[in-house]
Amino acid sequence: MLIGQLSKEVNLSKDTIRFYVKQGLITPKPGNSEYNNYKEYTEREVQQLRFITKAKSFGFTLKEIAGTLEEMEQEKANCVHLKNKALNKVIEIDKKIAELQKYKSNILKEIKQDQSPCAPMQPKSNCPRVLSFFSI
Amino acid sequence: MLIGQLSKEVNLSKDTIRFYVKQGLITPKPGNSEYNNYKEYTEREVQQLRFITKAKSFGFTLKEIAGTLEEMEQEKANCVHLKNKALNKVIEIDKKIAELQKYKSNILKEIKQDQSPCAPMQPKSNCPRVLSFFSI
DNA sequence: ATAAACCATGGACTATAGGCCACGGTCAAA
DNA sequence: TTTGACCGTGGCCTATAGTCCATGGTTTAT
Repeated sequence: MLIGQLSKEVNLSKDTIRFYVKQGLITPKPGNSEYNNYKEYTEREVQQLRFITKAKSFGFTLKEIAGTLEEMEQEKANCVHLKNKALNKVIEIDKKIAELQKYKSNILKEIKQDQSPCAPMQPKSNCPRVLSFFSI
Repeated sequence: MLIGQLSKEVNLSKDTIRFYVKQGLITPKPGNSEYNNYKEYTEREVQQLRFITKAKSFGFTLKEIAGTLEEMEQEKANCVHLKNKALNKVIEIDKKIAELQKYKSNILKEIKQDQSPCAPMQPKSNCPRVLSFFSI
């Protein structure tokens, strides 16, 4: 099938699919015509695009996904390998969460020190809390 | 002072400071020389750069920081306002954490279904778990 | 005077994941 | 045949936060 039909079938834009082709995530074969450069997309590409969508929903980057797809092509991938990749991604996610938690706790700590907000009429440039935030 | 001294004082690279100038986060005045375009950085810029570094450690983006700095210039900022900004950032962080948790739970759910890994010699292309992940 | 350090500016580059546009040829339907 | 949809390609753009490089003039120290 051509890209338009594929786009409808997997619910991705043609531009997105072309982007994946350019990034090497999928590698469709040329069609049979000697008059045009149209690519022929098969059920293989459908499956791969379904895989990409699913992996993205797990938080994998396109680069990571491309790596896995290549391993599948070379028949290197198996359950244990995929599982390890997934567990590594979980570890990575936990790190990101920890970083975000640190941001959050920094903010909350700063807010907690703000026990007595300025009176509404306090001159703003002299507000001790604002100045404190400015590290002055 | 000139940018080299400022760079040392606030422990940021000259390129970073120039970048902030270009982005409009800080607005140093021109120096007094009629022979060059050197900018004059004062204690005001030192304070602002300290603020930027601090706000970044809370997870604020440069754009958000620029907004706050501008409000300080216009004397619009006060404790309540800053506090609300901080609380909004906390809410935003919580959303990001929730998204990451969703990724994580999706992965763990998928792994949990993988109760019986393929035997090491299982033909890889037929491994039911891999095929399942491929949404086949 | 000379060389090195300094300053400023502009532009390209990195990473990520697309989206948009122009252009030109092909294909299908009217 | 004509028109419109389709396809492919290349390049530019978005957002973010810098980093690097080239260029050219200024300042400082020898």
